[in-house]
Amino acid sequence: MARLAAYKQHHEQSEGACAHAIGQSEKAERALAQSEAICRAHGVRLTPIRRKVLETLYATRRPLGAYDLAEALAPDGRRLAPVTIYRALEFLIEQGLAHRLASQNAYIATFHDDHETTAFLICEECGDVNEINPDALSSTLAGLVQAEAFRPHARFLEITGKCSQC
Amino acid sequence: MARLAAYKQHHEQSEGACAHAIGQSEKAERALAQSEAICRAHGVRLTPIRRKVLETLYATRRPLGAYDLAEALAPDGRRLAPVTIYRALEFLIEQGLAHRLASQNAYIATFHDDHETTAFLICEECGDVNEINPDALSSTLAGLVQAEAFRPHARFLEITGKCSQC
DNA sequence: GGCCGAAATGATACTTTGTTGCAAAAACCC
DNA sequence: GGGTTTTTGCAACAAAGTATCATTTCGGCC
Ligand SMILES: [Mn+2]
Ligand SMILES: [Mn+2]
Ligand SMILES: [Zn+2]
Ligand SMILES: [Zn+2]
Repeated sequence: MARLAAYKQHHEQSEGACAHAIGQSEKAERALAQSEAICRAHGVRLTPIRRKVLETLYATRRPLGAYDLAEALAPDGRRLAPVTIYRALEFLIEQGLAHRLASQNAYIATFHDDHETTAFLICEECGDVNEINPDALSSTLAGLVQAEAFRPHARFLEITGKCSQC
Repeated sequence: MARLAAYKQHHEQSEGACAHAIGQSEKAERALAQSEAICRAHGVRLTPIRRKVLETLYATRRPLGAYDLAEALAPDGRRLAPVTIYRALEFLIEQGLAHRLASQNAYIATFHDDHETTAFLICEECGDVNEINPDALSSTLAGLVQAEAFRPHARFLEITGKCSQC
């Protein structure tokens, strides 16, 4: 099953129009507004396609593959070509609005912004992803790369396992 | 260019039969001997295919894709099917003899064994990979996942950037 | 408003990476 | 040697990502 379909099914079964869904969608609204602001500040354009991809990532709150996104953005018919999705994702990642989860071949919206080191705890059971940005990890890592005279560019810190619920 | 071909070309040009190549191949010999011991201890078999894959990873000392390995293992003709390579890699990873670099879609031999937390510094310029197993990182990470009541399984800690040489 | 260069999107084909399912062979155990 | 488990072979397939070039849209400028 595609990731998005799997998520929708779970969500309908387990929650329906649950209370916290409203809180979540409000969160997503705020995040989107802030994303607009960030793009304005960076002098780049959050075009309709890019915005829709970001909206979908925020709404789902789970890692989605590029092809999942293509499907999600074309419920009627006429789906976007893969390259279009990849270009939007590249943009969002450059602007710090999304992350690539390399271990999952998937992408997820940024929920805590303005951190140089982000790690993800990925539940293998329920698919939930917990983005953490602890200062302790940042400083530990900074010390290590400095000791090796390594100049870091991108970081992929992903830990799979079971979350507290599972 | 395939990763293995690129590496070979670089290696021939920059070093030829250089002095430390002997030291490296001795290291690889020892690592292989130890791998045999580990498999015996685990009660699993380091079959010829698995051994050849591991040998190639040790000899190259760089991340190689599954298809690079298939090519490397069939210089004459008759290359192994992808699934055969993937099965060997799965085995080696299970036994802790190799790692998957998810951010590179590639695999690399384990050089420091018996560490629960391994991070890789991956140079985007020369392709060199530095495996580090610092206690500081292990304990920082252990604290974080414990705080989230997360039970970790696999860890993908990969940092791309420029190494001290580049 | 019309024009221009730059940025973004569309269309199409293609490459690379990884998987499924089942059959044959080899190793292990007794 | 016979039965079982493990490993490998084979073929087709699916998923993920990229290359190339044409077309459209946008932003600034006159
Ligand atoms: Mn919910
Ligand atoms: Mn050398
Ligand atoms: Zn879970
Ligand atoms: Zn380098």
